[in-house]
Order: sequence, then C-alpha cells, then structure tokens
Amino acid sequence: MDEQPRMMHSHAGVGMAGHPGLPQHMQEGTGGADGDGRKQDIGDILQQIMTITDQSLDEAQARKHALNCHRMKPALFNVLCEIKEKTVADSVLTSNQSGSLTLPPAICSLSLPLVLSFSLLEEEMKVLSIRGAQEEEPPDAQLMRLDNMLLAEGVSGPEKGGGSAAAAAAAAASGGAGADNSAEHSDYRAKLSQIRQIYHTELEKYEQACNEFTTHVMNLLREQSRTRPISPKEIERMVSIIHRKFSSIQMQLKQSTCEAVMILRSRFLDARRKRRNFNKQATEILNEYFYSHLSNPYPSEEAKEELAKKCSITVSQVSNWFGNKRIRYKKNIGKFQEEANMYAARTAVNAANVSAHGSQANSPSTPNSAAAKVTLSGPIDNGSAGSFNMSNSGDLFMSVQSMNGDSYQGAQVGANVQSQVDTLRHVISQTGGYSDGLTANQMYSPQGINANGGWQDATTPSSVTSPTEGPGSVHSDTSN
DNA sequence: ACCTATGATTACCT
DNA sequence: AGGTAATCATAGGT
Repeated sequence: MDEQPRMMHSHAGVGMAGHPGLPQHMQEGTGGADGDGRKQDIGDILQQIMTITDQSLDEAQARKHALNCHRMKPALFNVLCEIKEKTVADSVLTSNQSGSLTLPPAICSLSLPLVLSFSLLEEEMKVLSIRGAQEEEPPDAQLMRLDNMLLAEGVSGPEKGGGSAAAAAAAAASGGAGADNSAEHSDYRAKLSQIRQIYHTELEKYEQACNEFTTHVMNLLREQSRTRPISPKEIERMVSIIHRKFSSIQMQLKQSTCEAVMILRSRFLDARRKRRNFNKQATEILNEYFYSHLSNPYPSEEAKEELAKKCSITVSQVSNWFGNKRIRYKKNIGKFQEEANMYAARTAVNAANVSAHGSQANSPSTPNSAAAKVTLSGPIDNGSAGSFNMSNSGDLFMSVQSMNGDSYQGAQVGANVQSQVDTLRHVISQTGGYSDGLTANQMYSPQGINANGGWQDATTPSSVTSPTEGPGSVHSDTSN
C-alpha cells in the first residue's frame, strides 16, 4: 500500500525532464554512477514509466522488447525472483510490519520497471499469502462434515436411488404411516432431486470457472513473467491460492445446499413440525382398544406392538397416543361421550358378531350376543347419544349385569368378552345404569378413574391384566 | 384469521 | 422405564 507514496516521492524529488531510450539509461545506470547521478538516472526511468501511456503502442512495444532482450535480464530476473521468494516468506512471518523493502542499490538502478512491478506483486503476494495462511487448515473438518451430510442425504452420492433411500430413511425416522404420506415423499424426493440438480450444475460451473480462471491467470503470469519476476513456483502458489478460493466458494455452495436440504427435510419429514394426523383406520383401531379397555387403558408392550403393526405406526406413537388419550379423556370426559358411545357400541357389535359366529357352531344363542344386539339398535341407528341413553339403558344394564355377573365369571371368558364388559359397562355408566341422579357429565364419570384422577381397576378386577385379543379364546364355548 | 383437534415433546414423578 | 401434566406446533375446519 505504500507504493503510491514511494512513487510520488521519487517523482517529486526528480525533475520532469523526459528522456528517450530506456535501455540506454539503464545501461548508464548499470555503469555505476553513484550519488546524484544515479538518482538522476532513476528519476529519468521513472519519468519514462510515468509517461509510458503517452507513448504509442509500437514505441512501448519496442521498449518492452528491448528490455526483454537486455543481456542482464535473465540474471536480474533470477535474482529478483529469489529476493521475492525470501521477502514473501518474511512478510508472511512478520505480517504486521508492512516493511518497505530495501533492495540492493544496484538492482534498483538496473531495472526500475522490474523493481516496481516486483514491489506491486510483492504487495499482492503478501496479502494473498497472509490470507492463504489464515485459511489454510480450519475448513477441512467442516468440509468433511458437509460432504458426509450431502452424501448421506443423497445429494452428492450416486445418481439414482440415493435420494429415495435417504427419503425412506427419513420416513422411517419420522415414523409416519406408510400409505398416507407416500405422495408427500415423492414430493420430497422431487424437491431433493431439484436441489441435487442445482447443486451439481453449480458445482460444475464452479469447477469450470476455476479451471478457466486458473488457466487464465497462469497464462497471464507466464506472460508477465517476461517482464516481472515471477517464478514457476509462484505461479504454482498462485494457482493453489485460486483453488483454495474456489474451494471455499464450493464450501459455501455445499453449506447452502445442506441448509436447503435441512429445510426441506424439516418441512416434509420432521414429525413434529409437520404433524400428520393418523389415518382414520388407525385412529379407529386405537380408539376401539381404548374404549374397550376403558377400565385399564394401558396396553402392554405386546399390545402396543400389535396396535402399532395394525395402525402402521411406531410403538412410541402408540404410547404417545394412549398418553394423550388418557389425559384428554380424563380432563374432559363429557367431550368424549359421544365417541365413547360409538366405540362402545361398535365393539359390542363386533364382539356379538364374533360370538354369534362362534356360537352358531355350537350353541344357539348366548346372552352376550343378545346384549350386543340390543346395544346396536341405539347409537348406530339414530347416532345420538341422547336417544341412545334413553332407549335401551335398561336392557343394556341387565345384559352387562349378567355378563359381568356370576354366569360368566367361572367360565373361560375370552379376552374380547372382557372388552365387551368394559365397553358395555362404559355405555351403561353414561346411560345412568350405575347412578341415576347425576347429570350427564357426572354420570359419565368413568369407572376406574379415582379421585386423584388415576385409573383404578377396582371396578373391574379381571382387567388388571391387559387382555390380548385372540379369536381362539372366543371360539371356546362360552355359553354354558 | 381464527379456533379446535391432535401428535409430539418436555419436565417431573413414581 | 413408563406414567402424568403441561406445552408446543401444526392440521384442518369454519
């Protein structure tokens, strides 16, 4: 940066007299004029440089040529290169001393244009090498991380399959229901491949630009090395600087690609951000289980696995669902009344059907099948809890009494029969079967929920063990 | 735009 | 480890 002042100083200290023929002056300078005479020569040369733009192209070209053909040129060039190498190394070491370099007077007088250009280049090299030294190592680890991530996301990996594999992995991680969000995944894949494409075209573009620029700079430097002290080593260094520069740009590209992928991922696959409702079937299965095990809605690990399989969701999702359900049911039982009715009835119907089928083989009719049929008529026909409550409560109550009573106690009651008991009992509890004088909400107070809000199994001793449903258990003759 | 439903997460408890 | 309660953040309906 101190180039300008230096030049200005020299300029000011010397007269403006113009002299032709640079080589001659150089020769004169070489002649070893000391003191004022030498200064005068330098001033003359400088003046010529300053006015070089005023000269015609041919004239300048001729001088350049003459300079290149100077007999001392190769030797001088080598010396300059050497000094420069050394100076660059020094300047890197003592980077904050922006030392104005002191050249041997002989060299100064020999080739001012060379010295000047050398100084300029020296300056730029200093800057570049400092920068280069600073950016040397740190990005490596980060670059590797980015590369790994891009590879993992299928952006930088092999052409096909990588993306979908990543999507599938992400889908598995998010635990979403398969059929439901497959469309979404294709959308995700499409967007991912879009990112991938952009990434690759950009990468290619950068690479090409890097190569082009490198060749350009190399040519330029080679060209300039005829007039400036540029050694092949320096060209090499310059090239590596350029490559570093471009690879830092590449890293930026990689970084932003990673960001884009992350955003895409979070938008499409992050379970929490993009919450997907379970599909209707899954919800029904879960609700069915919940309401048929209302006295103890805590599915065992096995039951959870089974439910998870049935609903094509994960076990932890099942756990979440039951956790949420329990708490929300307990908090506002009234709100769930209708739902409870519905599922209670449905479960009863299912059980009745199963039981009817089972008994058709062996015995004519069973009390619980009758009960289920009674249950059926209410909520499903007119779909209203109110009318359901009023119409058949008596029958239901009787049926359940008998089911839960002695007649079924000793028999090999199947697990699903227990479900029916829970379900029907629940229906009864809201229809006023257990308590007459209460309001709807109070009536609905579920059996099993104690004063503290916890579920108790006191009312249904048999449901302490979570029943595992199996057709086999019903199959056995439960009638007599 | 608002509201409710709902799946997930969190802190805390047993 | 598994439960509860509170909370978050979004889906989906109006």
